[in-house]
Amino acid sequence: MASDNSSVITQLRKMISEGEYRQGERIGEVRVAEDLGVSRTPVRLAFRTLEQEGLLERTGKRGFVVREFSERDVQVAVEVRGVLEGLAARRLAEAGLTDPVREQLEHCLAEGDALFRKGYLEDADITAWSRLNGHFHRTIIEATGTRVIADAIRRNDHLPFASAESIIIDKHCLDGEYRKLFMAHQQHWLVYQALREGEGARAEMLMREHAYIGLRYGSLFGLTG
Amino acid sequence: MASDNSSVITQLRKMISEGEYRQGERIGEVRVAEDLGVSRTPVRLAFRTLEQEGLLERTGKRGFVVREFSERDVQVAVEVRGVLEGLAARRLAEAGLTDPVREQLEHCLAEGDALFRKGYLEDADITAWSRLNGHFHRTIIEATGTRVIADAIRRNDHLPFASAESIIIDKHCLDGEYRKLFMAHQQHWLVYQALREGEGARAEMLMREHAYIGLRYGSLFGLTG
DNA sequence: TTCTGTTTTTTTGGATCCATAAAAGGCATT
DNA sequence: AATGCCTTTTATGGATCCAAAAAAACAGAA
Repeated sequence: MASDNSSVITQLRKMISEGEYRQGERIGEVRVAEDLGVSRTPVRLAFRTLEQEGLLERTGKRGFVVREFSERDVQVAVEVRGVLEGLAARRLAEAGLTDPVREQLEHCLAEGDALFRKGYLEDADITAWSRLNGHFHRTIIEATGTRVIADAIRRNDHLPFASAESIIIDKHCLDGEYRKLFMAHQQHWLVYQALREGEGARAEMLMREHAYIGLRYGSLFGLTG
Repeated sequence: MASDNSSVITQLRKMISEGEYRQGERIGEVRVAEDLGVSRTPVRLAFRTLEQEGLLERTGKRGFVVREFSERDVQVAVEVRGVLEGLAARRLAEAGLTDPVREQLEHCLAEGDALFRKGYLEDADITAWSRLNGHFHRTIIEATGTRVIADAIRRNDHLPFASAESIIIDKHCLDGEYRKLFMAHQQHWLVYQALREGEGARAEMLMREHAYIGLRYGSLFGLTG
């Protein structure tokens, strides 16, 4: 097991996402400590972290409950990601792409083109795409030269997107994995073009729209951990 | 002293904002515990909270340092607030104002009108304005029917805006307290009108612009605590 | 039966203890 | 004098202990 309490945090996140501790359920230090086989101390620390992440909330004077997320919460969380990434894109477009940033984005796009060329995706391709996708987004966010936006996105992304999938995807998703990912890839191209041309407003708008399709892969962006 | 460790958190935030622990400085549990006259336990808990808030960050394997904020960080933090409140305003405009929300906004505006009528502001008036301002913003954010946006704003607002003031205000501020607050009040009117007319895009844009002037009073919005 | 006041239990917050890992400091050798 | 190794110190993570407060259980009276 890891030396600090990060493994407790990770496990708790997972258990909450997977519904092992149900939404709205009161969650006690002792029980969790027993479940995970550790003492109360790392659990207490983890509770503070999870509280800030928004997965737990204090109930009255004492104790925590697993936070409940409505369908609207998830919808808004997606839009929050959209406006934050849109902000990053606009700033980047207005500041102008540096050569290394441009090269990284072009690398992602070229690799993506190669991936979709054969007309279908295998599992390994989807994994590869996830990595490329994460790299593309991270490049833009980090190129803003500040951690503020990345932090805001990361904190927002701790919402239980596992359940988000079941809520959103069933309704809005397109008719196939390939088509969906290919559309995301095409959106990346549009964003890149706008960035390249210094069209800040357009880059922002495109990123905001892109967030909706990106939801499905929120946890794969590499930002959340 | 308070029963839980919230007072430790509050004091630490304050000490960091005020530069008692300098940016980039390594911060140890023992020393802080001694400084505050408590044991290490509440300090350890507070460190986790402050870490999530972005005021502290881990250094290597062990310990925390006070996070450093650049001028750009503060600038971007303001814009983050702007896009988040803009998102709230757009959603609200598109969903339509309910009567109680409309009444609360109109109350803030009427009270504000009264405040500015006499052409100058006393200290008590500024206090009153801060309350009205916070109420106006909170009304819009809470009217979205989800805590997601409010949470994102609150977390973002834990940046040390105390130093933010010294960075931003000296450069961009208008030529007087009265004029600045009056302009903010007028912006509230514009936002209200856009909300009332269901003009989502305009409401969003106005809120984003409003964030720049709102920075000075970030900690008075009542969202930060 | 229901409301209320009391007692018991549970659970959290804070303090302390211990083990361990990182950092610091000293010493020897080249 | 500089570098590498070893010892000492220090700080953190985890476990346990204790006190206090909240919740729950219980008993008695209207």
